[in-house]
Amino acid sequence: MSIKNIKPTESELEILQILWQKEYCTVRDVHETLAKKDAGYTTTLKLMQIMHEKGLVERDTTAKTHIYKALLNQEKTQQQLVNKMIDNVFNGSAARLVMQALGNQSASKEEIDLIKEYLDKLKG
Amino acid sequence: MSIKNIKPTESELEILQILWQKEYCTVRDVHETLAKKDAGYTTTLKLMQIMHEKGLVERDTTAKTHIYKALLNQEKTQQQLVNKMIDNVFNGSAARLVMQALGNQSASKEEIDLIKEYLDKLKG
DNA sequence: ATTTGAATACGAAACAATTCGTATGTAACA
DNA sequence: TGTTACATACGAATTGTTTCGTATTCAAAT
Repeated sequence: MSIKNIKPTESELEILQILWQKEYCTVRDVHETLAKKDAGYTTTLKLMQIMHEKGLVERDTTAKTHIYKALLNQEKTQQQLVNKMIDNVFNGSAARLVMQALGNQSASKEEIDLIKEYLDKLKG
Repeated sequence: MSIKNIKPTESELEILQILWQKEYCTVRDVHETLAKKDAGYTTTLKLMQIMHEKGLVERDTTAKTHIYKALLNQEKTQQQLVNKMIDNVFNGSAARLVMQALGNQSASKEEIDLIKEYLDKLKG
């Protein structure tokens, strides 16, 4: 099973998130959108160039301004990272991760309902 | 709110897990337990020394063989890492992380039951 | 045509994480 | 006593990530 075991760095993940939301992006798009605005433009550029070298993104260079697009699948990447965290931080227990996630402020009532629904579907 | 915003590296997390399970450890204990056995003993030693410098662990050096103990709280650390992941990888949605976690092989039937119980308690 | 603004390419510095070799200390035992 | 076994300390090489300065190119506006 040769599933690509890719491990984007944090900066790369930030960029990937933007690319996942807005499929096609210029470097400037990404740079403006980035939360971390403390870094200069060429930093973002360089990061995206490296991501291209690594095969994390593809780009269209026909025009002067290049257009980037993520090559990693969002769900697969998320799955991989979650699995790693379960393993790495929760000793292999998905349940513990879930409870930890639910016990925090990000989990609203609506979200909890969503999850209950989902669980019922899983069970049925 | 000056909650220590500590970010253990991966190697450090591996070591912390061991320290959390077996409260007091020598370097050798940790080294033998480590999954990654490909690294030499002095590597583990050095890592733990650095963790000590960073304040991640404390140690008793009265005897020749030092005894280490985690200083970070397990739950808090887990919480922090989960929050970061929700933010960083799931665009702030705890629910999505949970579903991703439940959709993978690590989530057994028993675990799912556990979670349902937990949800019911949360709701009630 | 020239200037200006925005884009890419590239090299390199700054930093951080990981790894290990070697020196050195110490206790126990032959 | 001196040899062995195992412990720590420490420096340094290696590798990876992030950051940015500078050079160059190109197109549009003057």
